[in-house]
Amino acid sequence: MSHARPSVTADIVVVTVTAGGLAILLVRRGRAPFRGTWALPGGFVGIEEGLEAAAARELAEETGLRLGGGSVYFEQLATYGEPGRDPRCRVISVAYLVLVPGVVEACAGDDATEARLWPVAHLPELAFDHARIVADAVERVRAKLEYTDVALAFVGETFTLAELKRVYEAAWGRRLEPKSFRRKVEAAGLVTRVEARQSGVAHRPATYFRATHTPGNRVLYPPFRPAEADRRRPNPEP
Amino acid sequence: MSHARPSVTADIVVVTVTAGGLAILLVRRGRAPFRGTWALPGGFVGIEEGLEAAAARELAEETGLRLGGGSVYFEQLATYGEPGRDPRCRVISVAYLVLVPGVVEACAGDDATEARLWPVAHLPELAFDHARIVADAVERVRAKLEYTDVALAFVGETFTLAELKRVYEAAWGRRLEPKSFRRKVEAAGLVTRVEARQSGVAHRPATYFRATHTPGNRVLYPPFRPAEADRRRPNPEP
DNA sequence: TGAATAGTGTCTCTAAGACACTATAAA
DNA sequence: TTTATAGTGTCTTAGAGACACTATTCA
Repeated sequence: MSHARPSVTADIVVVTVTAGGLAILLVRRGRAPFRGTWALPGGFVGIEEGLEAAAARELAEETGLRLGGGSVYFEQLATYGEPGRDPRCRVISVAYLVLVPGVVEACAGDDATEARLWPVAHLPELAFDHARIVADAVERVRAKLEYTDVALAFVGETFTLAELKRVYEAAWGRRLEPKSFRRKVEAAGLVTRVEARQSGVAHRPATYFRATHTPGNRVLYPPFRPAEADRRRPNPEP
Repeated sequence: MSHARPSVTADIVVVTVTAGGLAILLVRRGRAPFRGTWALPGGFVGIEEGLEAAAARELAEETGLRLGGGSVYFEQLATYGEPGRDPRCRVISVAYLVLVPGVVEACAGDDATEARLWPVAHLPELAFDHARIVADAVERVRAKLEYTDVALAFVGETFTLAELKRVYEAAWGRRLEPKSFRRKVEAAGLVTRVEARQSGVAHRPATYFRATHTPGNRVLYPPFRPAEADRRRPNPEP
């Protein structure tokens, strides 16, 4: 096998939920090409290294984020391989989608001078075709919120139903009915009550729940469905 | 950039619907490794060749199937890159999913001594990790039938609603109610009546329809939902 | 007590399931 | 007329939307 071979990278789209909506973890590139431009964390896959392993390694190296413990939702997004997408040479990038709860603490590492969360509604200019990759990731997350229990990947180990509801509201940019939400979540068996209740709040304390199963792989029947009328305007603020 | 590079291939899972259920186009390998074993059509991506272009080229070379005309549904499935999945060297495969209507006429070409459809319920032993790739493809097709209009990719330009219904029935292995089916398909605006009607059949002739839009990219609200009770037994014959 | 958020009761509406019924062709 | 499949009428049921109502805490 003597043909020329492309380089292969693993890039990671870390998505979290903030009050204003979905947010993505980006790093500022420390070297050419696109030096100083914001980009997805990622880098070359070792010749004997698995794709997921490369993604986890690059993420840790560039942002300090570690995916150990199995509590983080992780899936392959897609592969981007148009000739010319990297000015240096032919590069094929396998992109991964990582969902993390709450605020992530990232610090810049190798090859990156800075790392921070950006709201998807106000992204900076991105290197390579990373804007396309981020758009695909956001679309995938919004879709998966509807027909899987992946929302649970965005909340902590225990949480209130209001917190879980805010995940959907932030991602979809529309309010949900509290009653319908509880009915749905409880009927689907997604959550289990825990003993502890909220305390120290100046209102009726909420019940805490935990996820009944590992989030993300369970398909909802029937799915969550924002009403048809509202689906046509994709992202109004709540 | 002096690091060692993996080889990259594009593999194609061509799926069609037969009376017995979903079927996959496989080729018998003409050379080592796995010579004589059935495998997905596919091959190495050229250093300046797009991934989709490589997939289309390899499919044509090995099976004679051409994807031109834009009438064939085509999407990226996933990328498989575990070290050791190819005994020769590190190979990363980008897999594509292609859906075609009715019976495909395939003939063996380069590197393949034979090409034919296999029902997914009775696949032969497959080379490499192709059994895993086929399983992922079948799961994706079954899922997409529920929440998109991709079923239209499996019927011809004009079709009866009974034909379209049989696509779902073959893929899911369960009967659908004709009344619910018509209601759903018509309300969703997926199909448009055409003038011609069936003729020469020994019963009331069916109305012909055509797809209102290009199949596959339209999301259904609400989705098709086989009743919850029946989803637990994944594949009983109708 | 008032403010604030948690959580419920209950009516309405949409769409799927079930299934008996009618329609239209050829043999 | 019989047989076969196309297609309809309509009752029932599940679950989402709406929204007024009650519950529980702190200040």
